[in-house]
Amino acid sequence: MSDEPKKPFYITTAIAYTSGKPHIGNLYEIVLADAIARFMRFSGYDVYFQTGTDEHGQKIQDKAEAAGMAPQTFVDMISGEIRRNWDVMNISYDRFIRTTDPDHMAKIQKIFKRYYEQGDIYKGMYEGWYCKPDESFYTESQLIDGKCPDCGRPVEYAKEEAYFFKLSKYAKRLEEYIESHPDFIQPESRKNEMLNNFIRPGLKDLCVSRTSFNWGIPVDFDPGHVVYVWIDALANYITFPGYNPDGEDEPSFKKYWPADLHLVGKDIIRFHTIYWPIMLMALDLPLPKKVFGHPWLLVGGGKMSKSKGNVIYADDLVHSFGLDAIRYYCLKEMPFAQDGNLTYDLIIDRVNGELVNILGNLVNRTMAMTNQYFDGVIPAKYIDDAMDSDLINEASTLFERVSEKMADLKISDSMQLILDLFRRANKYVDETQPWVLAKDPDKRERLGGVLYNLLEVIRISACLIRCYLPDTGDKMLKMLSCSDNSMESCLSYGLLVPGTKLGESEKLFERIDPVKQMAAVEEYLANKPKSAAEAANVIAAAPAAEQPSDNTPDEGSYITIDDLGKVELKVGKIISAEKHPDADKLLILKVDTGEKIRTIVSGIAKYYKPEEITGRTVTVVANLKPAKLRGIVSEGMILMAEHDGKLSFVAPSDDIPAGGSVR
RNA sequence: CGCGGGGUGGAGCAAUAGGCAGCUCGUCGGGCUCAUAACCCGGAGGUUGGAGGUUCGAGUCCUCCCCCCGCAACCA
Repeated sequence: MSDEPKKPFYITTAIAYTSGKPHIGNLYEIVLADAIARFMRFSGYDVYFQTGTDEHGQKIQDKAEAAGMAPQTFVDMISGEIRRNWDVMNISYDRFIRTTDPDHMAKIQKIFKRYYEQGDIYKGMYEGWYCKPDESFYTESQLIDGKCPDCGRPVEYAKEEAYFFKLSKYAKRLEEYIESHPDFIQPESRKNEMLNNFIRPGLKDLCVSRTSFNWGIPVDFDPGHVVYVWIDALANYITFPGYNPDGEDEPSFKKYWPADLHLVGKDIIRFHTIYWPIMLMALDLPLPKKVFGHPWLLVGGGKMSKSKGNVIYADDLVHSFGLDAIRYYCLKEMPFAQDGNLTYDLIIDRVNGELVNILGNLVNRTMAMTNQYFDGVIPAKYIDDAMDSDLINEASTLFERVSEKMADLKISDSMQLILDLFRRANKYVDETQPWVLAKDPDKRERLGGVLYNLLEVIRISACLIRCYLPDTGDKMLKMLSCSDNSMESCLSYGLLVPGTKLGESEKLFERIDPVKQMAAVEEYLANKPKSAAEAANVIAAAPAAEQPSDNTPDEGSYITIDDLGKVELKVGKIISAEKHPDADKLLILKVDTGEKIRTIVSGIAKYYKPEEITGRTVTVVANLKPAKLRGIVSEGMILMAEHDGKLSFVAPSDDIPAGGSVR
């Protein structure tokens, strides 16, 4: 080994918002970062991997209140839960940070003040339509009939004092930086999006303080203001490694900054490639080398959401399928720039088809043959012909080929290379037919050589597999009685020492029976206790949900018979229907409800053509407050039943005339 | 003309700089028995969403059109 100091490599994930328990989509980013961090360490870099939680803001204040907790207690709980989830996934972060850390908060105040003093931040007015009872601002387009879209009460045009960051001042520099650093934004399509949609049209100044809530870092020179999310959250990347706003930076900061890679979801790439670089420019700091906006992990083809009820948690998956199976899935199934998909069926396919059949089976059969033919002792090297050199060549060049893919952040492709080697090795077994060689005493040397080659393939790939599936890689090395897991050992073929006794054989992955496993998953999910953090997710979802779900209602969610009486339902006949001229999803219906002909705008254009619903008998909510939808006033609502994207009218039979009441 | 992503054998995806359209799964047939009903070989299956154009040559470049998916506006 050389005495040169290792090259530093600083990698971050976005920090997780402490509003509830993270789902597998959130975890995917962390696993991705972990694999990169482990690979860079393996490749000889001095890696600093930072992740953590973002803990301020109105939403958290609201949720804490809804949960009946003090905000700090609430974020302590959620942050702990998030960290526990990271740990469940075996994440090798070097530091887990929290934005409620006093040291961080003090630095943010200083940074904020410096911006203000240099004239990058000025005090202005946040303007909009304000609904007093709701304490919320709305834009012109959000208003309904000029009233609050939430509660329907009148709004007033109001201004709130706020500080703004002058982005325009740095826009030109940023544009030049992005153009002269083609690797800065990845994937490249995002780069064009940022330039064309945001930077070139002109950046609007960014609101960086609020007075309407107080769960945040106070602006020390202006009581009543708290720092709004951007500066607080993004600056974690510099405050924690040791940036010092008013003095000498800590050595660790000098070593690691600028960051080599910010790994973030594609939804927040804008903040990391526009606001964050500008904030750094204003501090005279160098910009991060690369920002990668990764795709999303979807569930069943759609985005995970609480209202859809398709949220999947990482710890549940790990419980049902095993840690490395889930890590493998996250890393292997996700393409570089396209959203990936997760279903139980796909997980089972991957595990059985690749981890069990290809990887596990090769290890298993190699171990079994070595045990059977050589009493579990590593036989002597014996290289014979072209058959061998092909395999050996593929194994010896594995690191180099994987490394190329990793440099481009093509994680899935890099793992495919490892899997391909195992496919090649399985083929090698068939080509050489050790069981035939075993029958001929003259071929004993050759038999030993074949097994030696296979064991070497396992050893070399195990070193690399440790970066992605740490437990699995370790198990493989242990079976080989090999303790050297260095990159150097991965580069040279033939390091296993003949005569060494192998370790105990162990199945790396168990085959999953799809039917049995799915039954077990359902049973587990139905019976497991809900953690407090998951409960917070439910609380979080509640204000948005219009109806209690179909669970047995608890006391609080019952309505009284009087409440029901408030809803006036009537039978109506659709007299005419036409498409809304200015909307894709809406139909404009004229509905006879006995007392009058109503105009009802309904969002069913995707499901029904106007002509096919004319004349239908339907159920109408008659006393619903009229609302303007895309410019047309709708007087009421048609009841529909919905399942799996299919709609059906909730309708009385056609012999009930218009105007009939519904009870 | 809102922004963006995408249409490739049954399914999911590849195809660096235009150059024989590949891979995995599934399916059909064969082989093998060391192995977790696994592994190996072979076959069938595609006018690359459509129509034009550039070119010796187009999945790839240009023009127009159709369809799907996110986000946004509009799900009362």
